[in-house]
Amino acid sequence: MTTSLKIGELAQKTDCPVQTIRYYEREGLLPEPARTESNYRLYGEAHLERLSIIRRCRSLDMTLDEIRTLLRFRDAPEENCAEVNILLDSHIGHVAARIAELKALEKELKQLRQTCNEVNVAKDCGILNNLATESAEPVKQRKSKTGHVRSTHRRGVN
Amino acid sequence: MTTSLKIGELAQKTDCPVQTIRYYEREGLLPEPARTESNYRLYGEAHLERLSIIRRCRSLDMTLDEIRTLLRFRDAPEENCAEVNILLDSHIGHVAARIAELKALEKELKQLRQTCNEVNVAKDCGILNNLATESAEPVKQRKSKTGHVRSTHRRGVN
DNA sequence: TCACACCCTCTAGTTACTATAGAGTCAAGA
DNA sequence: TCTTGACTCTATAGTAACTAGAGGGTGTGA
Repeated sequence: MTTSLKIGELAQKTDCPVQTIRYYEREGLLPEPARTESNYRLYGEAHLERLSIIRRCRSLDMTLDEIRTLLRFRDAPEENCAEVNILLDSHIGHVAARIAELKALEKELKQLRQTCNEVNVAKDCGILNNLATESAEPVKQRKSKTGHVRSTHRRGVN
Repeated sequence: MTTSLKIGELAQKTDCPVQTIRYYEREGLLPEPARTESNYRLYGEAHLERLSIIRRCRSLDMTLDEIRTLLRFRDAPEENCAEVNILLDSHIGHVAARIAELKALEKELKQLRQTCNEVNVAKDCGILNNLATESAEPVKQRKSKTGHVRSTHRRGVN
């Protein structure tokens, strides 16, 4: 007797929202499950395992494309896994680079913050004035060389 | 005699793509400029300065919403600037938190990477197996408490 | 029988752009 | 004068990885 989960149960077991499961299915990361007579999705062990891997990889901040690549290797057990190592190394590189970038950013922001320590009217605020004057000379844009490493802001929280 | 720039010239001076300038206008960050008879946008000093500030703030990884707030203070010079300080402090907090998060991530990824040092067939790859087995127990999702700090991947580069 | 939690599909919104398509404008060179 | 090419205009769609909603069907306990 194999387990058989409805989407809500699978969602609970994997700590993954129901809509996200359906989204992964549309994206081809999860195979289409069986359906009940009333068209409800019915998942088995394999789905549970696969979704758990996806969620773990996401918690490691991999893109869905990277995860797709990893899963392809899982689905082809006789293939050489060198590419897996390369993928992971490159991902680690991106994370490390992003850390360096953010540290530089933090330093710059703290310096800027220093320029207004008391509360002023806006026209005397060191921060605002600094932003205006430093930008008088053309801003050499820091273009992220970090690859696919996203930036500082994340949605959904706060 | 005031300077008068076409959009391409402004783009060059601020290292900002033409479409992005038009986008900032639509978003209300840049005021609508005058137009020539043939409907070309004509920018003055004030636009140049304002766009430079926007680009500098973006290079400091602020969101457009945060920048909107800052600009509101610039436009109201008699207001108290306390909120500016709060905004910057909170932004610095987000950056710092994101750095901590990424460091933990880096450690975890390096540990995972260790599990496959030679090249194998995929079914013996420590990384792939690790991802599968660790995920057998329900993954406690690391939910970012970082606020609006975005994640590891950034588009446009690689 | 009814309320309520669950499931279904489809569509649109999020951020900060980027990339087209299709059309008009302008200045220099043949 | 004509044409070529670089520039400009608007409007629309695409990006990543979801998230939220509308508008409907299903299943179960009281």
